[in-house]
Amino acid sequence: MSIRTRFAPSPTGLLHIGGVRTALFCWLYARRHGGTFILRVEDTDRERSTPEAVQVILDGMQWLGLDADEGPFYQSRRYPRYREVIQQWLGEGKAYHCYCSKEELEAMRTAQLARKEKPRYDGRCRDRNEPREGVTPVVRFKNPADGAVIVDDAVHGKVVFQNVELDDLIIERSDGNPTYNFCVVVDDYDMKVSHVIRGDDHLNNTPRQMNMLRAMGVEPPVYAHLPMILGPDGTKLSKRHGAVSVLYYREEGYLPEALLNYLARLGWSHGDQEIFSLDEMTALFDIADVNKSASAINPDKLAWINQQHLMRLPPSQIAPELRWQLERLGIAVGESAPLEAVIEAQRERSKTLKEMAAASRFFFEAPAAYEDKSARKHLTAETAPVLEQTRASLAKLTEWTAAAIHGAIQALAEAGGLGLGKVAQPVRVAVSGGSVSPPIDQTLAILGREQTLERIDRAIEFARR
RNA sequence: GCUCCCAUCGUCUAGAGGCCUAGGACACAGCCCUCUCAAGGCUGGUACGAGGGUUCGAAUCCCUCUGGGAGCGCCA
Repeated sequence: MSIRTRFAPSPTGLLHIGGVRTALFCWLYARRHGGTFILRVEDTDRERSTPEAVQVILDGMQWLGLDADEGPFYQSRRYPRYREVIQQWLGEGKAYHCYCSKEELEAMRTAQLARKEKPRYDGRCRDRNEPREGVTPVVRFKNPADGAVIVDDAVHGKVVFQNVELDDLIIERSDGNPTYNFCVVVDDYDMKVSHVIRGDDHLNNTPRQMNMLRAMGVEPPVYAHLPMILGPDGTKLSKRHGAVSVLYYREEGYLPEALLNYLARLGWSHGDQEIFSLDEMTALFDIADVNKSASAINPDKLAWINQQHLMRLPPSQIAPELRWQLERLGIAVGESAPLEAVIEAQRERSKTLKEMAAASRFFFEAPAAYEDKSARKHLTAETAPVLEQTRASLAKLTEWTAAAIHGAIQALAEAGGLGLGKVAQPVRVAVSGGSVSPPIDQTLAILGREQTLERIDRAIEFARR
Protein backbone atom coordinates (compact mmCIF):
# COMPACT_ATOMS: atom_id res chain seq x y z
CA MET A 1 0.00 0.00 0.00
CA SER A 2 1.41 3.37 -0.88
CA ILE A 3 1.66 5.88 1.92
CA ARG A 4 -0.34 9.06 1.36
CA THR A 5 -0.60 11.75 4.01
CA ARG A 6 -2.26 15.12 3.89
CA PHE A 7 -2.05 18.41 5.71
CA ALA A 8 -5.45 20.06 5.69
CA PRO A 9 -5.42 23.51 7.26
CA SER A 10 -8.36 25.84 7.12
CA PRO A 11 -7.51 29.37 6.04
CA THR A 12 -9.52 31.06 8.74
CA GLY A 13 -6.75 32.10 11.06
CA LEU A 14 -3.01 31.96 10.78
CA LEU A 15 -0.69 29.08 10.17
CA HIS A 16 0.59 28.72 13.69
CA ILE A 17 3.13 26.50 15.38
CA GLY A 18 0.66 23.70 16.05
CA GLY A 19 -0.36 23.51 12.44
CA VAL A 20 3.24 23.49 11.35
CA ARG A 21 4.06 20.58 13.64
CA THR A 22 1.16 18.61 12.16
CA ALA A 23 2.34 19.45 8.66
CA LEU A 24 5.87 18.43 9.58
CA PHE A 25 4.85 15.01 10.88
CA CYS A 26 2.70 14.37 7.80
CA TRP A 27 5.57 15.42 5.56
CA LEU A 28 8.15 13.43 7.51
CA TYR A 29 6.05 10.31 7.46
CA ALA A 30 5.46 10.53 3.73
CA ARG A 31 9.12 11.25 3.01
CA ARG A 32 10.33 8.52 5.28
CA HIS A 33 8.27 5.92 3.46
CA GLY A 34 8.66 7.26 -0.03
CA GLY A 35 5.02 8.24 0.03
CA THR A 36 3.02 11.23 -1.10
CA PHE A 37 2.36 14.39 0.86
CA ILE A 38 -0.80 16.25 -0.08
CA LEU A 39 -1.74 19.82 0.78
CA ARG A 40 -5.44 20.50 1.00
CA VAL A 41 -7.00 23.80 1.93
CA GLU A 42 -10.25 23.39 3.81
CA ASP A 43 -12.09 26.52 2.91
CA THR A 44 -15.71 25.49 3.13
CA ASP A 45 -16.41 28.25 5.61
CA ARG A 46 -16.83 31.02 3.07
CA GLU A 47 -17.40 33.61 5.75
CA ARG A 48 -14.16 33.16 7.59
CA SER A 49 -11.82 31.90 4.90
CA THR A 50 -9.69 34.57 3.30
CA PRO A 51 -7.27 34.61 0.37
CA GLU A 52 -4.72 36.26 2.66
CA ALA A 53 -4.84 33.35 5.04
CA VAL A 54 -4.40 30.94 2.14
CA GLN A 55 -1.34 32.89 1.06
CA VAL A 56 0.10 32.79 4.58
CA ILE A 57 -0.20 29.01 4.55
CA LEU A 58 1.44 28.71 1.15
CA ASP A 59 4.25 31.13 2.04
CA GLY A 60 4.83 29.44 5.37
CA MET A 61 5.03 25.99 3.87
CA GLN A 62 7.43 27.22 1.26
CA TRP A 63 9.71 28.94 3.75
CA LEU A 64 9.79 25.78 5.83
CA GLY A 65 10.52 23.65 2.81
CA LEU A 66 7.55 21.37 3.42
CA ASP A 67 6.85 20.83 -0.22
CA ALA A 68 3.68 19.06 -1.27
CA ASP A 69 3.64 16.35 -3.90
CA GLU A 70 0.01 16.99 -4.70
CA GLY A 71 -2.12 20.06 -4.30
CA PRO A 72 -2.86 22.53 -3.01
CA PHE A 73 -6.40 21.33 -3.44
CA TYR A 74 -9.23 23.61 -2.44
CA GLN A 75 -12.43 22.22 -1.04
CA SER A 76 -14.29 25.25 -2.30
CA ARG A 77 -13.64 24.01 -5.82
CA ARG A 78 -14.94 20.54 -5.16
CA TYR A 79 -18.57 21.30 -4.45
CA PRO A 80 -19.91 19.38 -7.46
CA ARG A 81 -18.26 16.25 -6.14
CA TYR A 82 -19.70 16.73 -2.65
CA ARG A 83 -23.17 17.22 -4.12
CA GLU A 84 -22.74 14.08 -6.14
CA VAL A 85 -22.01 12.02 -3.04
CA ILE A 86 -24.88 13.59 -1.13
CA GLN A 87 -27.31 12.81 -3.96
CA GLN A 88 -26.05 9.29 -4.02
CA TRP A 89 -26.46 8.85 -0.27
CA LEU A 90 -29.91 10.37 -0.39
CA GLY A 91 -30.82 7.87 -3.07
CA GLU A 92 -29.37 4.98 -1.11
CA GLY A 93 -31.03 6.03 2.12
CA LYS A 94 -27.70 6.74 3.82
CA ALA A 95 -28.70 10.34 4.31
CA TYR A 96 -31.96 12.23 4.67
CA HIS A 97 -33.49 15.67 4.62
CA CYS A 98 -34.10 17.32 7.95
CA TYR A 99 -36.67 20.09 8.21
CA CYS A 100 -36.09 21.04 11.83
CA SER A 101 -35.72 24.73 12.38
CA LYS A 102 -32.81 26.21 14.24
CA GLU A 103 -35.19 27.16 17.01
CA GLU A 104 -36.44 23.62 17.29
CA LEU A 105 -32.88 22.32 17.45
CA GLU A 106 -31.98 24.87 20.05
CA ALA A 107 -34.94 23.90 22.20
CA MET A 108 -33.93 20.26 21.93
CA ARG A 109 -30.43 21.10 23.02
CA THR A 110 -31.39 23.11 26.04
CA ALA A 111 -33.87 20.46 27.14
CA GLN A 112 -31.18 17.79 26.92
CA LEU A 113 -28.68 19.90 28.80
CA ALA A 114 -31.29 20.50 31.49
CA ARG A 115 -31.65 16.74 31.82
CA LYS A 116 -27.85 16.50 32.11
CA GLU A 117 -27.66 14.69 28.83
CA LYS A 118 -25.21 15.12 26.06
CA PRO A 119 -26.83 17.37 23.47
CA ARG A 120 -27.43 15.48 20.25
CA TYR A 121 -29.90 15.40 17.42
CA ASP A 122 -32.54 12.79 18.14
CA GLY A 123 -33.15 11.78 14.53
CA ARG A 124 -36.75 12.88 14.47
CA CYS A 125 -36.62 13.60 10.73
CA ARG A 126 -35.19 10.24 9.82
CA ASP A 127 -38.52 8.75 8.92
CA ARG A 128 -40.53 11.95 8.62
CA ASN A 129 -39.49 12.98 5.20
CA GLU A 130 -42.31 15.26 4.10
CA PRO A 131 -41.25 18.80 3.25
CA ARG A 132 -42.31 21.61 5.46
CA GLU A 133 -43.74 24.88 4.34
CA GLY A 134 -41.10 27.56 3.98
CA VAL A 135 -38.25 25.46 5.31
CA THR A 136 -35.25 24.62 3.17
CA PRO A 137 -33.94 21.38 4.59
CA VAL A 138 -30.44 20.36 5.55
CA VAL A 139 -29.10 16.92 4.78
CA ARG A 140 -28.07 14.64 7.61
CA PHE A 141 -25.99 11.50 7.55
CA LYS A 142 -27.74 8.47 8.96
CA ASN A 143 -25.29 7.36 11.62
CA PRO A 144 -25.52 3.75 12.83
CA ALA A 145 -27.85 3.66 15.82
CA ASP A 146 -26.02 1.05 17.82
CA GLY A 147 -22.76 -0.78 18.10
CA ALA A 148 -19.40 0.82 18.59
CA VAL A 149 -16.69 2.35 16.48
CA ILE A 150 -13.16 1.44 17.38
CA VAL A 151 -10.49 3.91 16.42
CA ASP A 152 -7.22 2.05 16.36
CA ASP A 153 -5.10 5.13 16.71
CA ALA A 154 -1.40 4.96 15.94
CA VAL A 155 -0.49 7.09 18.91
CA HIS A 156 -3.35 6.50 21.35
CA GLY A 157 -4.07 2.87 20.77
CA LYS A 158 -7.64 1.59 20.63
CA VAL A 159 -10.28 4.15 21.51
CA VAL A 160 -13.88 3.00 21.63
CA PHE A 161 -16.89 5.18 20.88
CA GLN A 162 -20.47 4.00 21.21
CA ASN A 163 -22.64 4.91 18.26
CA VAL A 164 -25.37 6.05 20.65
CA GLU A 165 -23.06 8.86 21.63
CA LEU A 166 -22.98 10.05 18.06
CA ASP A 167 -25.84 11.65 16.19
CA ASP A 168 -26.91 12.28 12.64
CA LEU A 169 -24.66 15.12 11.68
CA ILE A 170 -25.49 17.70 9.05
CA ILE A 171 -23.55 17.16 5.87
CA GLU A 172 -25.23 19.80 3.76
CA ARG A 173 -26.39 23.12 5.12
CA SER A 174 -29.68 24.70 4.14
CA ASP A 175 -27.75 27.02 1.87
CA GLY A 176 -26.54 23.99 -0.05
CA ASN A 177 -22.96 24.06 1.23
CA PRO A 178 -21.37 20.87 2.50
CA THR A 179 -19.91 20.75 6.00
CA TYR A 180 -16.44 20.06 7.28
CA ASN A 181 -16.64 16.51 8.57
CA PHE A 182 -18.30 15.37 5.38
CA CYS A 183 -15.85 17.09 3.05
CA VAL A 184 -12.96 15.58 4.91
CA VAL A 185 -14.40 12.14 4.35
CA VAL A 186 -15.01 12.60 0.65
CA ASP A 187 -11.58 14.13 0.18
CA ASP A 188 -9.70 11.52 2.14
CA TYR A 189 -11.55 8.93 0.12
CA ASP A 190 -10.94 10.55 -3.26
CA MET A 191 -7.34 11.37 -2.49
CA LYS A 192 -6.72 7.85 -1.24
CA VAL A 193 -5.22 9.11 1.98
CA SER A 194 -3.65 6.20 3.83
CA HIS A 195 -2.66 7.95 7.07
CA VAL A 196 -4.60 10.75 8.67
CA ILE A 197 -2.17 12.57 10.95
CA ARG A 198 -3.73 15.52 12.74
CA GLY A 199 -4.20 17.21 16.11
CA ASP A 200 -5.91 15.17 18.80
CA ASP A 201 -8.65 17.77 19.03
CA HIS A 202 -10.01 15.75 16.11
CA LEU A 203 -10.09 12.45 17.93
CA ASN A 204 -13.73 12.97 18.79
CA ASN A 205 -14.61 13.56 15.14
CA THR A 206 -12.98 10.37 14.04
CA PRO A 207 -15.78 7.85 14.72
CA ARG A 208 -18.22 9.95 12.69
CA GLN A 209 -15.77 10.14 9.85
CA MET A 210 -15.15 6.42 10.01
CA ASN A 211 -18.86 5.73 9.81
CA MET A 212 -19.14 7.92 6.74
CA LEU A 213 -16.10 6.35 5.14
CA ARG A 214 -17.71 2.97 5.61
CA ALA A 215 -20.86 4.34 4.04
CA MET A 216 -18.68 5.12 1.04
CA GLY A 217 -17.68 1.52 1.01
CA VAL A 218 -14.08 1.70 2.19
CA GLU A 219 -12.24 0.82 5.34
CA PRO A 220 -10.91 3.93 7.08
CA PRO A 221 -7.24 4.90 6.85
CA VAL A 222 -4.78 4.71 9.71
CA TYR A 223 -5.32 7.54 12.17
CA ALA A 224 -2.64 9.21 14.26
CA HIS A 225 -3.77 11.95 16.62
CA LEU A 226 -0.99 14.23 17.74
CA PRO A 227 -0.93 15.86 21.16
CA MET A 228 -1.60 19.57 21.32
CA ILE A 229 1.03 22.24 21.58
CA LEU A 230 0.49 24.79 24.32
CA GLY A 231 1.88 28.24 24.98
CA PRO A 232 4.89 28.75 27.27
CA ASP A 233 2.54 29.13 30.23
CA GLY A 234 0.88 25.82 29.55
CA THR A 235 -2.36 27.28 28.30
CA LYS A 236 -3.84 27.06 24.85
CA LEU A 237 -1.79 28.69 22.13
CA SER A 238 -3.04 32.16 21.25
CA LYS A 239 -2.00 35.50 19.78
CA ARG A 240 -1.13 36.48 23.29
CA HIS A 241 1.86 34.19 23.04
CA GLY A 242 3.25 36.20 20.18
CA ALA A 243 3.40 33.34 17.71
CA VAL A 244 1.06 34.85 15.21
CA SER A 245 2.25 33.11 12.10
CA VAL A 246 5.22 30.95 11.16
CA LEU A 247 6.63 33.79 9.15
CA TYR A 248 7.01 35.65 12.41
CA TYR A 249 9.79 33.20 13.24
CA ARG A 250 11.57 34.08 10.05
CA GLU A 251 11.39 37.73 10.99
CA GLU A 252 12.75 36.93 14.42
CA GLY A 253 15.74 35.27 12.83
CA TYR A 254 15.03 31.57 13.14
CA LEU A 255 16.10 29.04 10.57
CA PRO A 256 13.47 26.71 9.13
CA GLU A 257 15.67 23.72 10.01
CA ALA A 258 15.80 24.87 13.61
CA LEU A 259 12.11 25.57 13.95
CA LEU A 260 11.31 22.18 12.44
CA ASN A 261 13.85 20.48 14.70
CA TYR A 262 12.33 22.13 17.73
CA LEU A 263 8.80 21.28 16.72
CA ALA A 264 9.75 17.69 16.02
CA ARG A 265 11.02 17.36 19.57
CA LEU A 266 7.66 18.43 20.88
CA GLY A 267 5.88 15.13 21.14
CA TRP A 268 8.52 13.10 19.38
CA SER A 269 11.93 11.89 20.43
CA HIS A 270 14.71 9.62 19.40
CA GLY A 271 16.54 8.65 22.57
CA ASP A 272 18.54 11.54 23.94
CA GLN A 273 19.23 13.22 20.63
CA GLU A 274 18.27 16.88 20.50
CA ILE A 275 19.71 18.18 17.25
CA PHE A 276 18.48 16.73 13.99
CA SER A 277 19.11 17.78 10.46
CA LEU A 278 16.15 17.50 8.16
CA ASP A 279 17.65 14.38 6.65
CA GLU A 280 18.16 12.78 10.04
CA MET A 281 14.62 13.51 11.06
CA THR A 282 13.34 12.05 7.86
CA ALA A 283 15.36 8.90 8.34
CA LEU A 284 14.45 8.49 11.99
CA PHE A 285 10.85 9.66 12.25
CA ASP A 286 8.24 7.16 13.26
CA ILE A 287 4.72 7.64 14.55
CA ALA A 288 5.41 4.90 17.08
CA ASP A 289 7.79 7.31 18.83
CA VAL A 290 5.21 10.05 19.17
CA ASN A 291 3.94 10.58 22.71
CA LYS A 292 0.43 11.27 23.89
CA SER A 293 0.64 14.26 26.17
CA ALA A 294 0.41 17.91 25.28
CA SER A 295 3.54 20.01 25.50
CA ALA A 296 4.32 23.63 26.19
CA ILE A 297 6.54 25.71 23.97
CA ASN A 298 9.85 26.75 25.46
CA PRO A 299 11.27 29.82 23.67
CA ASP A 300 14.67 29.44 25.33
CA LYS A 301 15.12 25.98 23.97
CA LEU A 302 13.98 27.04 20.52
CA ALA A 303 16.65 29.74 20.62
CA TRP A 304 19.28 27.25 21.70
CA ILE A 305 18.36 24.86 18.92
CA ASN A 306 18.46 27.72 16.46
CA GLN A 307 22.00 28.52 17.52
CA GLN A 308 23.01 24.88 17.24
CA HIS A 309 21.85 24.94 13.64
CA LEU A 310 23.53 28.26 13.00
CA MET A 311 26.76 26.65 14.17
CA ARG A 312 26.37 23.54 12.06
CA LEU A 313 24.94 24.65 8.76
CA PRO A 314 27.35 25.74 6.02
CA PRO A 315 27.65 29.54 6.10
CA SER A 316 26.76 29.69 2.43
CA GLN A 317 23.32 28.37 3.27
CA ILE A 318 22.81 30.95 6.01
CA ALA A 319 24.18 33.95 4.14
CA PRO A 320 20.98 34.89 2.24
CA GLU A 321 18.97 34.96 5.46
CA LEU A 322 21.59 37.10 7.19
CA ARG A 323 21.60 39.47 4.24
CA TRP A 324 17.83 39.75 4.53
CA GLN A 325 18.07 40.54 8.23
CA LEU A 326 20.78 43.13 7.67
CA GLU A 327 18.75 44.83 5.01
CA ARG A 328 15.77 44.88 7.33
CA LEU A 329 17.93 46.89 9.70
CA GLY A 330 18.62 49.35 6.93
CA ILE A 331 22.22 48.24 6.55
CA ALA A 332 23.58 48.53 3.03
CA VAL A 333 25.11 45.17 2.23
CA GLY A 334 27.27 45.20 -0.85
CA GLU A 335 27.26 42.32 -3.31
CA SER A 336 30.74 41.30 -2.27
CA ALA A 337 30.17 41.65 1.48
CA PRO A 338 32.03 38.95 3.45
CA LEU A 339 28.81 37.46 4.79
CA GLU A 340 30.15 33.97 5.23
CA ALA A 341 33.14 35.17 7.23
CA VAL A 342 30.82 37.25 9.41
CA ILE A 343 28.64 34.21 10.00
CA GLU A 344 31.60 32.10 11.02
CA ALA A 345 32.74 34.80 13.41
CA GLN A 346 29.34 35.50 14.90
CA ARG A 347 27.42 32.28 15.00
CA GLU A 348 28.62 31.04 18.34
CA ARG A 349 27.52 34.27 19.93
CA SER A 350 24.12 34.66 18.30
CA LYS A 351 20.92 32.87 19.10
CA THR A 352 19.12 34.24 16.08
CA LEU A 353 19.94 35.83 12.76
CA LYS A 354 18.22 38.96 13.92
CA GLU A 355 20.64 39.18 16.83
CA MET A 356 23.52 38.35 14.55
CA ALA A 357 22.57 41.10 12.14
CA ALA A 358 22.30 43.68 14.89
CA ALA A 359 25.65 42.64 16.35
CA SER A 360 27.28 42.72 12.93
CA ARG A 361 26.31 46.21 11.87
CA PHE A 362 29.84 47.50 12.46
CA PHE A 363 31.23 45.13 9.86
CA PHE A 364 29.34 47.12 7.26
CA GLU A 365 29.25 50.60 8.70
CA ALA A 366 31.76 52.52 10.82
CA PRO A 367 30.30 53.06 14.27
CA ALA A 368 28.27 56.25 14.33
CA ALA A 369 29.11 56.73 17.99
CA TYR A 370 30.95 54.90 20.74
CA GLU A 371 29.03 53.21 23.46
CA ASP A 372 29.39 55.55 26.36
CA LYS A 373 30.62 53.20 29.03
CA SER A 374 33.08 51.42 26.75
CA ALA A 375 34.50 54.67 25.44
CA ARG A 376 35.06 56.06 28.90
CA LYS A 377 36.94 52.98 29.89
CA HIS A 378 38.88 52.17 26.76
CA LEU A 379 39.23 55.33 24.69
CA THR A 380 41.13 57.53 27.09
CA ALA A 381 44.33 59.51 27.25
CA GLU A 382 45.96 56.42 28.81
CA THR A 383 44.95 54.06 26.06
CA ALA A 384 45.67 56.44 23.20
CA PRO A 385 49.35 55.43 23.04
CA VAL A 386 48.38 51.77 22.88
CA LEU A 387 46.07 52.53 20.01
CA GLU A 388 48.79 54.44 18.25
CA GLN A 389 51.27 51.62 18.63
CA THR A 390 48.72 49.14 17.45
CA ARG A 391 47.89 51.24 14.46
CA ALA A 392 51.54 51.53 13.51
CA SER A 393 52.14 47.86 13.97
CA LEU A 394 49.10 46.83 11.96
CA ALA A 395 49.98 49.24 9.19
CA LYS A 396 53.27 47.44 8.73
CA LEU A 397 51.85 43.95 8.44
CA THR A 398 52.79 42.34 5.19
CA GLU A 399 49.77 40.12 5.11
CA TRP A 400 46.31 40.87 6.54
CA THR A 401 45.26 37.62 8.15
CA ALA A 402 43.88 36.75 11.55
CA ALA A 403 47.10 34.93 12.39
CA ALA A 404 49.30 37.88 11.44
CA ILE A 405 47.07 40.31 13.32
CA HIS A 406 47.08 38.09 16.34
CA GLY A 407 50.87 37.94 16.28
CA ALA A 408 51.15 41.71 16.06
CA ILE A 409 48.79 42.36 18.93
CA GLN A 410 50.37 39.73 21.10
CA ALA A 411 53.81 41.16 20.48
CA LEU A 412 52.58 44.60 21.48
CA ALA A 413 51.07 43.29 24.67
CA GLU A 414 54.22 41.45 25.60
CA ALA A 415 56.44 44.41 24.79
CA GLY A 416 54.32 46.65 26.97
CA GLY A 417 54.00 44.07 29.71
CA LEU A 418 50.26 44.16 29.27
CA GLY A 419 47.56 41.57 29.18
CA LEU A 420 46.11 40.90 25.79
CA GLY A 421 42.91 42.56 26.89
CA LYS A 422 44.63 45.86 27.47
CA VAL A 423 45.41 46.04 23.80
CA ALA A 424 42.41 44.26 22.38
CA GLN A 425 39.68 46.11 24.20
CA PRO A 426 40.57 49.63 23.05
CA VAL A 427 40.89 48.34 19.51
CA ARG A 428 37.58 46.57 19.84
CA VAL A 429 35.83 49.73 20.92
CA ALA A 430 37.59 51.64 18.16
CA VAL A 431 36.37 49.39 15.38
CA SER A 432 33.03 48.19 16.69
CA GLY A 433 31.93 51.09 18.83
CA GLY A 434 31.27 48.79 21.77
CA SER A 435 32.93 46.27 24.02
CA VAL A 436 31.57 43.12 22.41
CA SER A 437 32.70 41.52 19.19
CA PRO A 438 34.22 38.29 17.91
CA PRO A 439 37.93 37.75 18.73
CA ILE A 440 39.80 40.89 17.77
CA ASP A 441 42.13 39.24 15.25
CA GLN A 442 39.24 37.65 13.42
CA THR A 443 37.25 40.87 13.57
CA LEU A 444 40.01 42.97 12.07
CA ALA A 445 40.74 40.37 9.42
CA ILE A 446 37.16 40.60 8.20
CA LEU A 447 37.06 44.36 8.44
CA GLY A 448 40.13 44.80 6.26
CA ARG A 449 43.17 46.91 6.77
CA GLU A 450 41.76 50.12 5.39
CA GLN A 451 38.70 50.20 7.61
CA THR A 452 40.67 49.09 10.62
CA LEU A 453 43.28 51.83 10.37
CA GLU A 454 40.70 54.45 9.57
CA ARG A 455 38.63 53.57 12.60
CA ILE A 456 41.62 53.42 14.89
CA ASP A 457 42.63 56.87 13.71
CA ARG A 458 39.21 58.21 14.55
CA ALA A 459 39.32 56.56 17.94
CA ILE A 460 42.73 58.05 18.73
CA GLU A 461 41.36 61.46 17.87
CA PHE A 462 38.40 60.78 20.15
CA ALA A 463 40.59 59.56 22.98
CA ARG A 464 42.80 62.63 22.80
CA ARG A 465 40.00 65.18 22.61
C1' G B 1 -23.72 18.08 32.20
C1' C B 2 -22.27 13.98 28.92
C1' U B 3 -18.35 11.47 25.89
C1' C B 4 -13.29 11.02 24.87
C1' C B 5 -8.07 12.05 25.78
C1' C B 6 -3.81 13.11 28.93
C1' A B 7 -0.53 12.88 33.66
C1' U B 8 8.17 11.70 35.00
C1' C B 9 12.47 17.81 37.15
C1' G B 10 10.00 25.00 36.03
C1' U B 11 9.91 23.29 30.52
C1' C B 12 10.94 19.40 26.44
C1' U B 13 11.77 14.39 27.22
C1' A B 14 14.31 8.93 28.12
C1' G B 15 11.93 5.01 30.50
C1' A B 16 7.69 -0.44 27.15
C1' G B 17 8.20 -4.89 35.63
C1' G B 18 14.15 -5.71 38.02
C1' C B 19 19.70 -2.15 34.08
C1' C B 20 16.19 3.69 38.07
C1' U B 21 19.42 5.59 45.13
C1' A B 22 15.07 7.77 37.62
C1' G B 23 19.06 9.36 32.37
C1' G B 24 19.54 13.54 28.66
C1' A B 25 18.34 18.66 27.01
C1' C B 26 16.76 23.93 27.86
C1' A B 27 16.82 27.37 31.82
C1' C B 28 19.34 28.44 36.62
C1' A B 29 23.96 28.48 40.05
C1' G B 30 29.26 27.65 40.69
C1' C B 31 34.01 26.49 38.60
C1' C B 32 37.44 25.94 34.32
C1' C B 33 38.93 28.09 29.63
C1' U B 34 39.54 33.29 28.07
C1' C B 35 41.30 39.79 24.55
C1' U B 36 35.16 41.21 25.32
C1' C B 37 30.73 38.54 24.49
C1' A B 38 29.96 33.88 23.51
C1' A B 39 30.86 28.83 22.42
C1' G B 40 32.84 24.62 24.99
C1' G B 41 34.05 21.55 29.44
C1' C B 42 33.06 20.14 34.55
C1' U B 43 29.96 20.30 39.00
C1' G B 44 25.17 21.21 41.51
C1' G B 45 19.84 21.56 42.83
C1' U B 46 14.82 20.19 41.43
C1' A B 47 10.44 15.17 39.01
C1' C B 48 7.64 9.55 38.69
C1' G B 49 -0.11 13.96 41.00
C1' A B 50 -2.75 10.93 45.30
C1' G B 51 -4.67 6.40 47.18
C1' G B 52 -5.58 1.41 46.57
C1' G B 53 -4.38 -3.19 44.26
C1' U B 54 -1.44 -7.19 41.03
C1' U B 55 3.69 -9.02 41.70
C1' C B 56 9.30 -11.75 45.00
C1' G B 57 9.77 -6.76 42.67
C1' A B 58 6.17 -1.05 39.70
C1' A B 59 7.72 5.34 37.03
C1' U B 60 6.35 1.09 34.12
C1' C B 61 0.16 -3.31 34.61
C1' C B 62 -5.20 -2.65 36.83
C1' C B 63 -8.90 0.40 39.65
C1' U B 64 -10.53 4.92 42.07
C1' C B 65 -9.73 9.89 42.91
C1' U B 66 -7.51 14.54 41.70
C1' G B 67 -5.81 17.80 38.15
C1' G B 68 -5.44 19.41 33.00
C1' G B 69 -7.35 19.25 27.89
C1' A B 70 -10.69 18.26 23.73
C1' G B 71 -15.45 17.38 21.65
C1' C B 72 -20.76 17.74 22.03
C1' G B 73 -22.42 23.96 15.87
C1' C B 74 -26.46 24.71 9.45
C1' C B 75 -17.27 26.40 12.78
C1' A B 76 -13.23 23.95 10.96
